[in-house]
Amino acid sequence: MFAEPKKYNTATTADTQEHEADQAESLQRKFDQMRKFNDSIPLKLLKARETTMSFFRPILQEAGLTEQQWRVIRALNEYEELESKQLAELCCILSPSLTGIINRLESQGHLKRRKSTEDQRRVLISLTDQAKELFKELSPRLEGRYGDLTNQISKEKLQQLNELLSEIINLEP
Amino acid sequence: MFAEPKKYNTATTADTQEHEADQAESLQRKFDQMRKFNDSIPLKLLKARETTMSFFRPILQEAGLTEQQWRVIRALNEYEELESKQLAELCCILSPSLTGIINRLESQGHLKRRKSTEDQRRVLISLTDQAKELFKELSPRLEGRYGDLTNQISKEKLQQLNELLSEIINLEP
DNA sequence: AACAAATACTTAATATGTTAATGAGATTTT
DNA sequence: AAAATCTCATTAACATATTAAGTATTTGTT
Repeated sequence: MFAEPKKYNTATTADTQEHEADQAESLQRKFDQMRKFNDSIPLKLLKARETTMSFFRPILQEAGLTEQQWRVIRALNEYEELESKQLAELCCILSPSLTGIINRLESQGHLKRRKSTEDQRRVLISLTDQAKELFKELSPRLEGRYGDLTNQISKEKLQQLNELLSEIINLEP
Repeated sequence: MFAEPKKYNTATTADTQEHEADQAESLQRKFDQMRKFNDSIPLKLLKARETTMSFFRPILQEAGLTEQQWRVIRALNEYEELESKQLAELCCILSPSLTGIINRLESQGHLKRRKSTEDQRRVLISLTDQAKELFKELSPRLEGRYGDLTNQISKEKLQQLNELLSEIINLEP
């Protein structure tokens, strides 16, 4: 990390007047109770994801693929053909982003799009043989790295983590 | 979610020839053992983060701030003055992105930048009074939402999650 | 002191994230 | 059936993510 900073802001400029000592003590107590910047679950989720992705980035970069592009290829390899909307939900990518990702993957010859015959609004997407080959090349290496990652954590903890994340994912604001 | 898709791709076009039944059985077994798309830790971390952020987005959007801008303000409120590099590491934002974020926050009057006197390369960043006021307005509402989030999970699970995430963050690829 | 190497930040180029608006096609309502 | 409504995908506009390259400043070497 980096050297610990020196000063704090207790954000209490509108406090009532007290004796200086009491005020300082009060502010100190308030500060200790305050949730610290690094105690944020969303931030820790972000950092944890960052660490995990660092295991795979080099391989994907070498293959000329982005994280998101690989996520799309991976999903299509499993589900054969998907609507754009399904793909977006599976991959956790918003529709406007997905449109661009699909365009680029299509122009690289990695996937095909066709319109649904029943509902002309829907777009059906599937991998080309070229992309299936690419998947077979990359998948073992990436699975190996996934193993390197998960082997550093006990099976129990890994399952705990999976369950806790599922619980969070299913919360509703 | 959405209706479960129908077909699967077992990605084994290069297999040796077998009796059809045996082959189908073999592929089925292989498929069952295969790690599924949704079993990915990085993806679940992404989705979990997405769920948690949905608690706060409306408030931030109403205030005209992005997630990243709020992260920067929050860090600066706690550490008073930080170098760009420290801010980047704390907030998990890469330097090139941070440059733009700082530019926009500065032009909105939310923060000040000055060059370090000892090391002219370093940029020191701090909040304006305006931003400190903004923080005091938003912070309670956001903390309230944070409470709504964490109250749906037991304290034990919450601590477990924090520990597991810390463990992951400290892994090295 | 002069030079190479390292550091902090910025710029550039491309891809994606995010919200709002649009357009085309299906559904519902009257 | 025509109008209003809804849905899916795309476009638009801006912010951020990512990698590479560039600039200025500092540090290390000789």
